[in-house]
Amino acid sequence: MPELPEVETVRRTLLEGGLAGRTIRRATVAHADAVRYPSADAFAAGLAGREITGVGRRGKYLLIGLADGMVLVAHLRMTGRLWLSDADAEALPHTHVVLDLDDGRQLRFRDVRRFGGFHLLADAGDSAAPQGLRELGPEPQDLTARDLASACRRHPKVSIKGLLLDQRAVAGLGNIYVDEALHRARVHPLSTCASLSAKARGAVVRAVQEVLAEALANRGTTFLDFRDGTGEPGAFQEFLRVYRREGLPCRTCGAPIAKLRVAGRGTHYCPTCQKGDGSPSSTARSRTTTRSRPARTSSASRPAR
DNA sequence: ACATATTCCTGGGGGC
DNA sequence: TGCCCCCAGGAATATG
Repeated sequence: MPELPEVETVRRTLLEGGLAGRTIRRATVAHADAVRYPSADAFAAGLAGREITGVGRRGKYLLIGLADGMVLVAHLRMTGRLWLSDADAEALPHTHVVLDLDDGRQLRFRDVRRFGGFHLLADAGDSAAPQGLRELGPEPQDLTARDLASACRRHPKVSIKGLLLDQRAVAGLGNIYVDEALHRARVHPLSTCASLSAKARGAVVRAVQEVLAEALANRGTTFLDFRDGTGEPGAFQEFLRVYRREGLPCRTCGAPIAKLRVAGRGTHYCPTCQKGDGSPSSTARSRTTTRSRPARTSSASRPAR
């Protein structure tokens, strides 16, 4: 599931692969649904002959800069992949868009579930930009405790998990990193925003920033689908503390990780570490057998099963 | 207006 | 072994 660290890894690997400076010779749309704006024909016509000037990112959106200020917006959603391929590489099924480049390579877009897709915009301010992009909240690295307090005041009854998943509150988080951040912050995913203390909000902001930085250092999380701009998987799945670990021991306290449904999403948490609703009494009481933590450089924790 | 549920889509896994 | 059903979830849309 490409979230911020995965999309940023794609961005970096596309740049490292030399995408910037290439000219698109031709765009082929095999499945018109993948082009959300404009029509598939106008999309192909608009890209043909145009130079790629850079690759940026906002939240989970990739922003491929083009000559004359045009922007190719890509969203990978669940299963989308965007990568640089040799033109003679095997054509994988579910490849919906192929851009032929002037160096003989191709930028390919593949998406089994077809949730992902492209918008081709005349410029960064084009009102045809996807609504989600126009309404995006701050980047997590810019998120402040003040921002989170303000969002919590606006949505007092929403669960903290629901708020963190809302791209208008903070950009780039998805199901994996919300669960991971709340475990690190020792906050129960069902806690309402109004119930969180200032201390808990601060812990959430720090945990979000920490987990995203570590995931990025590990080139993202791959279960099945995620691949970077060169086709390589990430490694952060080795370091997840709760996501998809139902029944396995908590890496902090040993209690079995539990799963429930919050904000419509499968939600993993430690019932022992995350009793807290953020109030000082509950965070104090949830302190347990905190063993010596693994040395935590920014790039690795400890791979464990 | 706000909060939650449904929808889209397909492959994989569980149950029988 | 095979088939059916359900599950996974980001963001748009529908419903309460």
